[in-house]
Amino acid sequence: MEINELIKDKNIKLTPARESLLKIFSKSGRPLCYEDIKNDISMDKATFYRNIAKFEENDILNSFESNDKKRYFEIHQRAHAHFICKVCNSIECIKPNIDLNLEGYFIDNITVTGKCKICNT
Amino acid sequence: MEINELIKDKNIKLTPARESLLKIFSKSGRPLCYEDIKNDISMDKATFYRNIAKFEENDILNSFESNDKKRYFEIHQRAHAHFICKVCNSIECIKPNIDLNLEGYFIDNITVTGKCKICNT
DNA sequence: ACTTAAATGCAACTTAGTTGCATAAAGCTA
DNA sequence: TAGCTTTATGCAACTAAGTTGCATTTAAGT
Repeated sequence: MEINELIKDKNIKLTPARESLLKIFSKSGRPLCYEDIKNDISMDKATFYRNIAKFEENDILNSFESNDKKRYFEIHQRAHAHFICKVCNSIECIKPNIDLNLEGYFIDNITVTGKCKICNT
Repeated sequence: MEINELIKDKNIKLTPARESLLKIFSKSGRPLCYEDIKNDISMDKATFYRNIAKFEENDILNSFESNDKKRYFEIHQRAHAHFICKVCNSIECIKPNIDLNLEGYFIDNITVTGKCKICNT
């Protein structure tokens, strides 16, 4: 995904720090937490979280809490779910057919926890 | 639900502290975190979490991470999902029809985050 | 260039949950 | 019941992801 595409029409300055974050997230096929990318970025932890917050406010990223007490972020895309393994803490994207029966609610994330294929055997 | 029912055949001593926890959880219609019940119990925080861990090992309770960085616990029952509002952090139990298409996986919790009926208006 | 607003780095802080250790309670064997 | 072993508990110190205050830097608008 193009970086410019992501921030166009948004009230966000594209600083070098922010550009590096968007590049990393747009290239990644899976949600990432601070821990995952801290070695690939030069900005401070506080800057990371503040920029992430800005991205979230502008619906560029969305996030969810994993089972390991860490928050994971990914480029906001069409609704899909995540499977989180409680044993190895791996995260997979899944595309479930869901009839949630939740009229009046706004859904932005679905998380399924349990044991992944590998840990379940 | 009967307390004795919950721990029978389990390798768990029913101490007064544990009994008070099981009573609270079995009476509650919703998942609870430490914060929710700390005023209703006399045991130390460490004891709470150690007992909870024991209950989880024995499939008496299960737990999930909410959006507010707190872990919520409830009596282990037949699979159902939770809706967590990212605005007011309320938690509701829901019974979705889900076709997750996850053969080989073991599912123990489904969490849906978003905006609840009230916060979405 | 000058003024104003936004972005960053650093250090200190917050807080849910964990761990070490000493004490207390319960279980087991004789 | 006494003596030994295991398990449970309380207290205090610790852990770690994420947040906040503040001073400094960078960028934007006129």
